[in-house]
Amino acid sequence: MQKKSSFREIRYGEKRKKILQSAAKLFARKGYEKASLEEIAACLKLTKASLYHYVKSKEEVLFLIQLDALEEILAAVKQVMQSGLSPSQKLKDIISKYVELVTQKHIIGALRQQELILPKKWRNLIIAERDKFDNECRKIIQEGIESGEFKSKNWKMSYMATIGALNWILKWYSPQGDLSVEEITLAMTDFILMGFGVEEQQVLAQVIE
Amino acid sequence: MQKKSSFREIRYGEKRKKILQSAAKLFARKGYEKASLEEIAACLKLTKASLYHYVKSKEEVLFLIQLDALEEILAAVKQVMQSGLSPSQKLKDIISKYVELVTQKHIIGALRQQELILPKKWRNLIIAERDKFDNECRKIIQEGIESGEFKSKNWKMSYMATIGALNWILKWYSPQGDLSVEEITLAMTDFILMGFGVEEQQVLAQVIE
Amino acid sequence: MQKKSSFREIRYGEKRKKILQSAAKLFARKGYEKASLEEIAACLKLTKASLYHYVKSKEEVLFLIQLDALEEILAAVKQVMQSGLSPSQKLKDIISKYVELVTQKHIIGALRQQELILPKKWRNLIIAERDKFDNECRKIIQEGIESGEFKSKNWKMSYMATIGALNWILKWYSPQGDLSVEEITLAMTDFILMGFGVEEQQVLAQVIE
Amino acid sequence: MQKKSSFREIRYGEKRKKILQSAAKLFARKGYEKASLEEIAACLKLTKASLYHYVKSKEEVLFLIQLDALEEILAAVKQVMQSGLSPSQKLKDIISKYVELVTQKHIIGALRQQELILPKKWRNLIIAERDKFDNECRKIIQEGIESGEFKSKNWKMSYMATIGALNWILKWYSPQGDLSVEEITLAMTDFILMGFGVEEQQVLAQVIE
DNA sequence: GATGAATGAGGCTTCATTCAT
DNA sequence: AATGAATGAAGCCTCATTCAT
Repeated sequence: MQKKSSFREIRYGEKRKKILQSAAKLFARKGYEKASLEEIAACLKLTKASLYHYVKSKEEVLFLIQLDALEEILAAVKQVMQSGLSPSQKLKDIISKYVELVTQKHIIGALRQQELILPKKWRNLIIAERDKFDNECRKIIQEGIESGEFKSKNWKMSYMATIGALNWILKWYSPQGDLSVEEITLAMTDFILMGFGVEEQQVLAQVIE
Repeated sequence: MQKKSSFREIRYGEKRKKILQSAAKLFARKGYEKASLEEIAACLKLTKASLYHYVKSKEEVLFLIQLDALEEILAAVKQVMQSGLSPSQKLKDIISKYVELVTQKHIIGALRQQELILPKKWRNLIIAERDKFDNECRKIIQEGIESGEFKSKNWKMSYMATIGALNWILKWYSPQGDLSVEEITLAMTDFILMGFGVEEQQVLAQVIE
Repeated sequence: MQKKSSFREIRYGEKRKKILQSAAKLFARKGYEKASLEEIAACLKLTKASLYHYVKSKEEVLFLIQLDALEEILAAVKQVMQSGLSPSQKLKDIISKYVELVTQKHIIGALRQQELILPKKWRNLIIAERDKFDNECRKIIQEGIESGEFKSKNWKMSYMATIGALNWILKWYSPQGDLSVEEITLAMTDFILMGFGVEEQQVLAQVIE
Repeated sequence: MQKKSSFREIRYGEKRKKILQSAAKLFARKGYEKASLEEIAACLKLTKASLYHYVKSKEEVLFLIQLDALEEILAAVKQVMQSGLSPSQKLKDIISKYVELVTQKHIIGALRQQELILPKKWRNLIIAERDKFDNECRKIIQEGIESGEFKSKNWKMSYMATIGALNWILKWYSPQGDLSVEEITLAMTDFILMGFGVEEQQVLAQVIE
């Protein structure tokens, strides 16, 4: 009985995850507003109404997706921060994880939407988590500037450009396309680190992941 | 009577422009789906119904905004192409115009949405114009690579990163913010040209616009 | 095995009763429409689906509650009718029982809803039972009028006023409030009997219950 | 143009009033929950969606109905309070108005629902107005007790009984029924004043309205 | 030119109910 | 006996759009 119960919980959790994944994909492709619950449900051969077993509202779906993405990227960031690697290598690792999230889980992109329609309690939580991420990134960048590795004159804008370049991937990436995730990661890393003024040999010095 | 008529057409045209501007701003802020005609009308102290004097449908508004933006950027590109400037300077000029469009007219951002909800005839036209823009940019980049000015190993991805960085401005820029358009332009140019591997002295060699 | 079975039937019956009680309370507090089966189930630490072991439908719950209440009040009426007491005392006893039902079992109130959403077979049965109750009350009142104890000029309206006053208790009574059931019973009896024109000394002559 | 405009405003207001009336009737007959906007709209040969020209939400409809009723009854109360009549006559006048409101406008009944589902800002306003009404009534009753005209031993409960008797009219009154509003008013007044212990001759001394 | 009125389509959400386990 | 899953029906609400004035 316990087994059965825990088995169910797993399946429950798994279906929930699948719903969030499908939703994330649709939100990415069509935008939150245009993506209908009907469509999300259809992806899983469910009825609109059935979604409500797993999820309380469309807004909650958005919230959970965003939270999930943030937790995953923050976990990666945490690990990177403890790695003792050079700033440029740290940045590379984060870019790598970020690209993976955007291309595999179809998320993050929605994070910076000025609109963030979530109710306050959720919005604040999301924004707080996002700020954590931004702060860690800022630390890395400043560390890089202090060590002379980065030469950016306006690190804030460089950071915004980076985030834009990475989030925008969501808009054009297609798994069926001719660009592999590795290629994208490599090229993005290249472009961004060069944008930060990192010398090329440093960029090429280490293989990613 | 003719005079009156033409006078009206002019005013008609001006109001139409204002509608498109307001709509562009709202589309940028809230997204196409979430921005309602009612809201757009309210910006101009009009009623929802009155909009239909100037515009055939919400979709047409989106189409006109995108077309307008594309025409403006293409005009700038055309001029740049005939300027005889160096590739990096050409790119700088285009970035400059692009930033201006994004910040002043709140557009372009919507351009790369994979979703492009427009009916086919319009969608194709938009895509065709966009392709023109992409092609001109590609020419500049390749010219830069051939001349040794640019060192990008994957120019396509660099271009996508550039477009992402620039379009993303729409998501965070606020006229009330503490960043002037000039600062943004300068920093973005910096970051992107460095991303393309242009030597710093070249970047600083010329003043923008 | 038979024993077990009958044991189960008893428990079954008990649980069923508890369900009806919880439902009655919720129906009284939130109204039939607004009270959801989920909520009723939660009161008993059950799942929505589990209710269907004990009950065929939400409508049946309503029906059973009403029927139960009617049976209980009718039983009291029957006893009163055989008591040989004076009309005013009879009325007092019925009021007393009625208040008890309304405050303790949260019912009756729903009885006079013109809407009576029940399917016909049930509705008719409920109405028939209710008519029985009304008839017995009418007899008491007429008896009182004939004996000169009651002085009401329009006994029908007086009866409607009485029913209204009593049913309305459901809307404001709270077990946590500062009014005890006894106080309510006493005051209501007072008001109603005086409304029927019963002389005060007669009202005070006997202690209730 | 001004005429046209004001003409329209009147019609607008009139349609709005009609909507509120229809809604009030339906709310009274079926309850707030069960009465659907579709039905309300159908009464006026409108579509569900059309209602939203005149009204912001179903809740607002409920709010407006309640507010309207309260304002009307409060206006009557105000006039009564300045009349200098005897307490019993004051009470009679209020009952008269109350019955009129319940039978003609199908309201008030919803007022004491413990459920009051309205959002806080509205609920508080309604409750505040209702308290005003209750307070004025209390004054009258206490005045009557002090002058010896009323003999109620528990005036609060008598008041609750009165309100119950009057509100309950909503549940059984039908314009097609064989009871005229005048009859109801007369009988209710009779019953209630007698309930308050007012001597019969006093009750009969004055004609209502 | 402008707008109040009206509407159809579609979206989110709730809920009573059924069924397999 | 109990429940997780699934669903159809129905309700509220929004919105782009049309039309008569």
